[in-house]
Amino acid sequence: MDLPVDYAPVFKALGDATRLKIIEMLSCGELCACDILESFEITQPTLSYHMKILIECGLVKSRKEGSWMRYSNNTELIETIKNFWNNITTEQENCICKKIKEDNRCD
Amino acid sequence: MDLPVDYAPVFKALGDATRLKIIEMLSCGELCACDILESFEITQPTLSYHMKILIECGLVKSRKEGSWMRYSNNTELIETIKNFWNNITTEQENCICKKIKEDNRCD
DNA sequence: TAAACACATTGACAAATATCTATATGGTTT
DNA sequence: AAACCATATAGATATTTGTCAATGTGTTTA
Repeated sequence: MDLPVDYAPVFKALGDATRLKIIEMLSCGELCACDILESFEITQPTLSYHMKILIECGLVKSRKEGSWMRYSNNTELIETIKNFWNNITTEQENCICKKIKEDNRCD
Repeated sequence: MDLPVDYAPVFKALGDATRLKIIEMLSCGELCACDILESFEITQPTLSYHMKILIECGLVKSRKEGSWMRYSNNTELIETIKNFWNNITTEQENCICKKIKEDNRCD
């Protein structure tokens, strides 16, 4: 019973090595920007840019605590993404391509 | 027992709406280029470009049959990707961020 | 063999992306 | 209030990306 999700921006966000590593780091729990920053050879504005992309696509949640930003993975979306991958490898009944195959010109 | 995979190019490939839809179409089975092409408002060279990216990152396999190209999803890589997502939501023992958290400056 | 077909490659180009420096904003500490 | 700290935003720029028209390559058919 997942809400409709636009997956392309999610995967696009993870198509960058820095952002992918951030998601992996956050899988262990909440981290603040300063600690994430220490793991990379990028400037603070660049990290801020990447965090914004991760938040906008829904993968990461943020909360402000004093002057620190705490980031964590959005586990609900991640569960939804798991379902996406289950559907990719499961034969579907109302598959788009079933219809295409009916009048397949290539046989 | 998955081989090491560079996931960033895989997710980057799926970060494009056209390529994402192609993977969804192929989840129902093998298709030829001409049938995929009919589902989009793009030219044949553009489709060829997208298929190349999907093949190079390992998501799609291709075989030549006469003058047709048959494309199908690489189910082995897709299984590996499922394992990736399982690891993302499972707390890890030897987590990178465990180490970071020990001397967390933000507390 | 010549024409037709399916797909790949090349070259060009506008748009998007990742990065930086400089600066702004907002909270904390002295 | 002033100085400081953590993070965000703005502006600039080199690189990458997605797309097309034109052309090349290999296969099938007339």
